[in-house]
Amino acid sequence: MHLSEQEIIRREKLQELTQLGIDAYPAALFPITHSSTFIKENYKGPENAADFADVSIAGRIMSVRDMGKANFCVIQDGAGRIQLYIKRDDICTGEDKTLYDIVWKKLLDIGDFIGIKGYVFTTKTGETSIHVKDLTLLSKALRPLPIVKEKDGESFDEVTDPEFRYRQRYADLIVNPGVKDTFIKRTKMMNCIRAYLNDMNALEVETPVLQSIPGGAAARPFITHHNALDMPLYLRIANELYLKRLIVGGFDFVYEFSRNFRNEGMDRTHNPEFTILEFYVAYKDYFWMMETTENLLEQVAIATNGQTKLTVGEKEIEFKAPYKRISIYDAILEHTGIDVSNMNEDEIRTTCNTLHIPTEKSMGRAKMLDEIFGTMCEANYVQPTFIIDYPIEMSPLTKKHRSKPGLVERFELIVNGKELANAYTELNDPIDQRERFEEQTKLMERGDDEAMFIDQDFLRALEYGMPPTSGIGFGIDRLAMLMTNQLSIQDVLFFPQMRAENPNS
RNA sequence: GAUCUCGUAGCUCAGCUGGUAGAGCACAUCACUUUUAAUGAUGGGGUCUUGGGUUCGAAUCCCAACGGGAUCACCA
Repeated sequence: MHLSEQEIIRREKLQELTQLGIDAYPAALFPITHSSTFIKENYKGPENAADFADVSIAGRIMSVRDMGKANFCVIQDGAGRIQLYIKRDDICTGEDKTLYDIVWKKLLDIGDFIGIKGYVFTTKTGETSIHVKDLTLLSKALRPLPIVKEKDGESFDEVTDPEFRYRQRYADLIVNPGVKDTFIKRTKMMNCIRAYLNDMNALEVETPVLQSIPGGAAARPFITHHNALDMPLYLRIANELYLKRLIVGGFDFVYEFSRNFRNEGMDRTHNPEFTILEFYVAYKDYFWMMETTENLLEQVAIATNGQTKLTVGEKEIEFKAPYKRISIYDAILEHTGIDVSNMNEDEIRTTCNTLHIPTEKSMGRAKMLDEIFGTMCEANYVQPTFIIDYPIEMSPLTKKHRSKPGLVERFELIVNGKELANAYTELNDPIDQRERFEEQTKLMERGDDEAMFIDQDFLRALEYGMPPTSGIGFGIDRLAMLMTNQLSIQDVLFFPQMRAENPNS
């Protein structure tokens, strides 16, 4: 193991601490009375100084300004940062100045955790600080932390290298405080959604991640193997079919934050594992779901950002309900000037050629329409927009439209040019469902490697009868990107997938 | 998977048309008892991602591998 000069020095300091009888990794708890942020927000000077005359806090040393027999340092705890004033003769009241001269000045470093006791005061320059009376080492850092300096809100030498930040997220979180805020917002968002659904008497459930038939979506799965059962298993690509089984079983409103796994390409909006919120509600249809969706999103925007109008990249996005609704045919008409609603497969193939959209023989009518929408229309919908009423072939789990032949009752919610949610009036006719699965099998035989497998157990469940139901899947990572104004999915996942680290680096 | 681009100290970055590697912060030693990108002085620290090639000589030019990013394909 190759150590840098600084790492060697820190290990030597650790030995010296041990020789002084100081445990660099003590087991006992350290009693904490306040957080850094609480002190800074509540200390008012002489008028309430008595309340802060004896505080005890702990955190990581982030910077040190040494003045000789006194110095200032900044520590960071879970809430934020606060400045400490450490004076030699205050932490070493007797003749022995070892604690200050040796332990504090020589043996402690930026990155170490310390616990301190002292009183709060305001410095000459007006910064709320803690005058330290007692100091304890709580944990020694052996690896030097990247140093980010700051003045007037401007950062210097900020660690921006994405590889460093994603591989060593722990270090990224320490030195880039904004990163923590992003993830706190993500959790607030999840909490808001849970509260919203729970208020509607929804039940949060858990369904299998290991599935023998990967259903509910069109995607390439990860395959694994169970040794004792000696059978292949797939990591789930969606939980839809399991939640519907629960609706059959008599739950009227279930939801799950489903970690899904898809063995496909990665880019700034795709990670191999990602989270989708799905919920299913009995006796509802997709109109009800559109209203619920726009109301939920409005609440989420307020819970995470305090307002419904958000800045995402260069754009302003207004999440206040209601949202525009437009059929996929009208969307295509609007952006291409071509009415495809009555075209057959050959005519649509010709249209694709006209629009310079490549097609393959395996692509059916619906797939080509999806391509036209994806390339010509989708990116234009920046404000939340429901695209509704899709052709039946591309929606094998969706109920036929109540009045428009050839279509299904389905919507996708597009925000900032990306699909954020996908919802239907669910297909609950078991005979129709069996036929749709058989259509998928034909597509598979034709070469479509994303077509769905027939799930006989799911059909058996439907045959017991499923109430009319509406369901939705929400891209939680993408929603987090919108709510936190991040352009890459890697910035809303703590540990995004990376290649194995180069052993030479 | 394809194309483009990047990889130099713990961190942020210089390093020109090839001539034995530099700065700031960090680190070490010293000074300084209210500083805040603290300051002043001195010093140490590098397999220039890895492996080949061209050359008298490669961080620099060429090829390949590994890793990151961007674009595309696939998808949410």
